[in-house]
Amino acid sequence: MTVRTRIAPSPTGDPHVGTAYIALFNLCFARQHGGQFILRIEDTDQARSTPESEQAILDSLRWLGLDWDEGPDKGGDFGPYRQSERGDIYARYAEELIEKGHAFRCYRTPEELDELRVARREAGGFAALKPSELKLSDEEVARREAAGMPSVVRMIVPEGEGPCPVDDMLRGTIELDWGQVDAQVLLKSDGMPTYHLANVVDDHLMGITHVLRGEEWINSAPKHKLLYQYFGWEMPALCHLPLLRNPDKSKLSKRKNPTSILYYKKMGFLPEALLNYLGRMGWSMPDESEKFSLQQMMDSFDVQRVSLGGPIFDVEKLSWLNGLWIREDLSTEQLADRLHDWLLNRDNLLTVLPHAQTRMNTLSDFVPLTGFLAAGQLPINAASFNEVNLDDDELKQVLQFALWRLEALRHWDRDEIFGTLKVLAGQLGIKLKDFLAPLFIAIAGSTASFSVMDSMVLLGPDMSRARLRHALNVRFGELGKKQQKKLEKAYEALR
RNA sequence: GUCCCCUUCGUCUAGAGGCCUAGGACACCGCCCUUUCACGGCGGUAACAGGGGUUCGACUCCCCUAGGGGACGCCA
Repeated sequence: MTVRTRIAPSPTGDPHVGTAYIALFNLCFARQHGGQFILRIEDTDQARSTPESEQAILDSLRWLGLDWDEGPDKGGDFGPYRQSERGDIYARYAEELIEKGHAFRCYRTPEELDELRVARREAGGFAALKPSELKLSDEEVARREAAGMPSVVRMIVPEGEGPCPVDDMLRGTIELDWGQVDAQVLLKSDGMPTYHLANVVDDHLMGITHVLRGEEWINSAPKHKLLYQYFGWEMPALCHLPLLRNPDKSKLSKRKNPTSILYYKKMGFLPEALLNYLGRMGWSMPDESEKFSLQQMMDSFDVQRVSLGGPIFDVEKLSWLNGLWIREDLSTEQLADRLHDWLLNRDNLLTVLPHAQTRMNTLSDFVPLTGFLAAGQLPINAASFNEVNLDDDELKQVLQFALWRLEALRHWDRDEIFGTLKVLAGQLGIKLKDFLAPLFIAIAGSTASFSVMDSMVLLGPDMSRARLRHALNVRFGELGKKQQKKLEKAYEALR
């Protein structure tokens, strides 16, 4: 048996806890059956997959204590996609499908596609675009080809409706309908494969027998099944795991919750505890124990014990569990070492000290000066913002709008953060100094601190956002729907 | 809108037809321990979404309804 986890780096490069969650279950499943666990990082979207974002994920998984048999740094082939000398394999497989009559070249423009989709939706029923609708006359194809217009390769799918059964290890047979399966793009106009093609080809080439992936993939299973049929390959067994949720039950997202593994590391969670907690999401030990190590989990893993309801990621329980690990599993000496590695390691000091040194008269100034960087959540309250030179409406806008702007930021660096905030201050017509004051308090707990931009870079995106959210909450409480709407409207009006 | 998945305390879960007066954990509340705060110990509040079947018997099986989530991209 060979099990794989396929990992796509996030656009911002932050390793997502959901990734570790899936990897954990794959690893345990493989071990339950004495199989291989392959880790594969691939993303055919060049914007996401950078050496840095890939490395960040690998480091995070290692930090958590997850290990793999084959993949990055293991000397193995961890994904045909990554083999540049084989970079054209997908084009070849796509070509094979065209020759067999299972795929076709499509010259439709994005505008045409939009129109077709709108028409489809208005017609009601299934929204999937079928090959017949996308096909152009031979003359038109020839014309567009001659004109050098971009094209993609799309797969041919059944035109009508009808049942398409898909087997799931936990859910039994799921009956999907061909009517909802569209003529999926397999090869993009830049020649890169989409997930669907890459996924099927890679899994086959690597001899994958079982795939445990997130529930969000259920609906594309028919496409994958069809591709396996077209190629004449055996399809791996599928298992769709429930999705981690925000407290409001939506799919875990950074807009509503910190999702970066780095954040939890910065918050001072132990890797054992975080992994343990992830293992409790949708799964339980046969004896129902709460605290267990990765080894224990692997030893008693049984995929049938996965429960299907989407679990809410509850930081409070994670905290309790982390405390349990600190109290019960570490000697004082070990705790000292952990703390030292976490806070006082040389790298950390060297990044923080440049900002502190000019402001220090004695060594003892260090902790008060930089304590906010190490603190998880700041002990601020509504009164902390009293000396700010803004009225409540402005204050609310500054905090909320800054949070929204920062959420949209692609690269978390000083210049981008500063640029974004400066533009926002200008749009709001607030002097930069007054604008920044509440951010200082939210981020550092006081206006007397070093640059907020530097602080935010040091804290990282998730921690910075969490602090802004905390500030809003502490000052204004939970905003009602009406207030939220009003704010959103004002925010929209800015541009 | 269409399709799919899901549904046990606020949250994570146990439960594979009688063991269920539904168990454990977090959170919350109370008591004890304690110079304080934690930790720890003891106790408490709190759930089978609703309605129909099947069955001698349903939290467990089937159907319907409702609710939640996901998917409908040249993103994964």
